[in-house]
Amino acid sequence: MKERINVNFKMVINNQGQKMEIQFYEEGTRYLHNQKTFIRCKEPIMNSPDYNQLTLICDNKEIVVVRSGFVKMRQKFIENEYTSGFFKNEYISSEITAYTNKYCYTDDNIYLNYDIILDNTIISNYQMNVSIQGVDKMNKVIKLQEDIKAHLKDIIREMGCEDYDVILEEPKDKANGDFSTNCAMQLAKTFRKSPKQIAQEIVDRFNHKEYNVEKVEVAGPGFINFFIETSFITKIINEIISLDEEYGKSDIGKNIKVNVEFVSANPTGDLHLGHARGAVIGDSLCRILEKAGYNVTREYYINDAGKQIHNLTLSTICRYEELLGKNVTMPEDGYYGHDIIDIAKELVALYGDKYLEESNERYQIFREFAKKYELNKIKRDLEDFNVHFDIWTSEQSLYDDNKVDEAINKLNKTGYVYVQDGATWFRSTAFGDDKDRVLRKSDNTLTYLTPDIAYHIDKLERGYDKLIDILGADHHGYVPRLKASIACLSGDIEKLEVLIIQMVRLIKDNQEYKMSKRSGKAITIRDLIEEVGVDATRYFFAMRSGDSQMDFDIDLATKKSNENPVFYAQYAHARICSIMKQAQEKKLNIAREDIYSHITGEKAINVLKELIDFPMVVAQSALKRAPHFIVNYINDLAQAFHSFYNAEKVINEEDIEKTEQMLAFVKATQITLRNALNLIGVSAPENM
RNA sequence: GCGCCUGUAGCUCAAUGGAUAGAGCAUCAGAUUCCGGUUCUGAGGGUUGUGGGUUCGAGUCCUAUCAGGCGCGCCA
Repeated sequence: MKERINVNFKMVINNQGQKMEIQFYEEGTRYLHNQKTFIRCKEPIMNSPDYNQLTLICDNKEIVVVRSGFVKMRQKFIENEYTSGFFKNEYISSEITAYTNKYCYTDDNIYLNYDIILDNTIISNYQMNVSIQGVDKMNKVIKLQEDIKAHLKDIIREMGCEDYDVILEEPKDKANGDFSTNCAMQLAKTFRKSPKQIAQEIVDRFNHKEYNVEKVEVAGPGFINFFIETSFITKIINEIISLDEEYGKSDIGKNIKVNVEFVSANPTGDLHLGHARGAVIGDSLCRILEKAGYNVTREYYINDAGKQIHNLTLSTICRYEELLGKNVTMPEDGYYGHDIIDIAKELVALYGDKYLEESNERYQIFREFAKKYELNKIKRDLEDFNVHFDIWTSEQSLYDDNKVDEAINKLNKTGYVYVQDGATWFRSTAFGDDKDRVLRKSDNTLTYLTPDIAYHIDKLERGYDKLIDILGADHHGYVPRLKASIACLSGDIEKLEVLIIQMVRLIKDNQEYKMSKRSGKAITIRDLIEEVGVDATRYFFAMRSGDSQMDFDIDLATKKSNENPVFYAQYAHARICSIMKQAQEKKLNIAREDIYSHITGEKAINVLKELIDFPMVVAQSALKRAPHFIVNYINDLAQAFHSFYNAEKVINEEDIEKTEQMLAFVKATQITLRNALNLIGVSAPENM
């Protein structure tokens, strides 16, 4: 299994563009799509001429970067165009994408040396340290894999190749072993022998016993496949039962402080489908990050100071007057939802016809009332949707605390602010945006961007190492200007990471159902909770990558909700509960042993192999910001269990010893399944 | 026109540069009636939108092109 690590670097170029400095640092970031410059890597062939040479083109000058030392990651620089205005006298923030083995993490540092060469002379030398810790503590089998790798490396060294780093993969098809390596194929050129011959030589030298390997085989064009002793695999059972709710944890996040902002819908109406998707992905991601050892804060930004709230107030006033018999016309940009009428009804009940005449007091009171009403509804809906926030930040409070003015002042000091046509502009093009942005309009009001900059500065000042914003695809054009402001003010563009969630199309009666503000007809999160159910809805949204737009067929979701795969997974859990209950009635114990000698069936071992993977799947899911990995895992685990359940009986009163071992195995499955479901906020019911 | 996302089985979607591209639903054929109705086993179904390139090896990386979605405001 390979993991992509993005390694970022900064570059300083002087006026002549002759001398440069590169400063490397590592960070597990997502691909930055709005970066104009990016560098990609490939896995080069061993011993090829350009194996140790990386080429970077900068201001039309070709710079060769020669790497030496530890060969863990290999990369080839391919430079893309970038905005010259931004990079001269500024820094380039860019990334190298490096591929490493899934299980390569150890407590050792990985380091890379770089010589920076310009016009055939070495300008300088840089070393980069990458240290990722904690994964090898995940469980014993993962640790074993580490040991096997080290052993293989020793063997290859004995055979005459120093410094070759073995990659151990986990084959998709379990028939190809528990682990496999392609090293013989890669070493073919070095040794001038056929891959199969090399593979056989390695296999002959391999110490089976010490590494709990039952069988090693050479397969296909030269893969070496390793099969672990099943007795060793059963060690995981006791480990899981001991860890219980903790199983799946790792410290891959190194306790980094992460702030995740999601949903953040205007308090002007109900949350709809798109918000539900954002809520599920955001909340699930937070749970996953926490499990992977990040220090997570969930935050909701309330846009309660802008024009939308103004429109909400005007709509409320209209409905109020309408209820009291006045002939009214709703404002053009008004809200037409039924909830506005409900608000008006409450106002009528509260004040009668006291506010029939226009007044500033009426505006203020109605505004506050409507805002509070809508916000409370959102909070309630999210709570019922199993989504919780740690912090609710109000836009208005940023004004009240003077944070917005402070932000403008800070931007002003950087020199990237200018006045034109009576408006105040931010020179965001200097930081990669495609046009400059207005901060203060000529009518002296602020744009949406300005308080949002203040908000992000505020978050950074609260001490987060990383900010993750989850936005809908309809706002993606907004990202470059926000990133530009962070780059300008903090100098560290990497601190802000934006995940874009693609749109959800609603399908009703086999065709697209357009939701409009005017008609007030939209499928709300409340509708989903009531008609589809929290678990099914959450599972459905968590199932799919946020990158692709999806269809939500409301008829299918409500009518045939049994087809939702969530029931398949939940049913597996309920079945286990049923077994445990029976066992309890029969006064059977759960065996606690290091090795479970009676668990030998193929189906049970398949389940165990799934259980072993869990901590690594969580870590992957966190690093890739991809909650749907967890759902795929749940599906695989449930399937493995159902298959086992059908083939083998757990409770057999004629063989108590075996039964009690089986119960331990089933218990471990239950714990893992429950923990996995919990990561996406889906319940693990005891019965269905 | 420019930018971002997507294009994989009839449908909805997976897939870490690796071995025969996988699941669910739907279709067909069997099994189970139990620890629990929604379970299990198998079959058919594919030129991964199209062309070119990199690579020992491409659904995945690059490039061109086609199609769908979204965004390109002194709106929020």
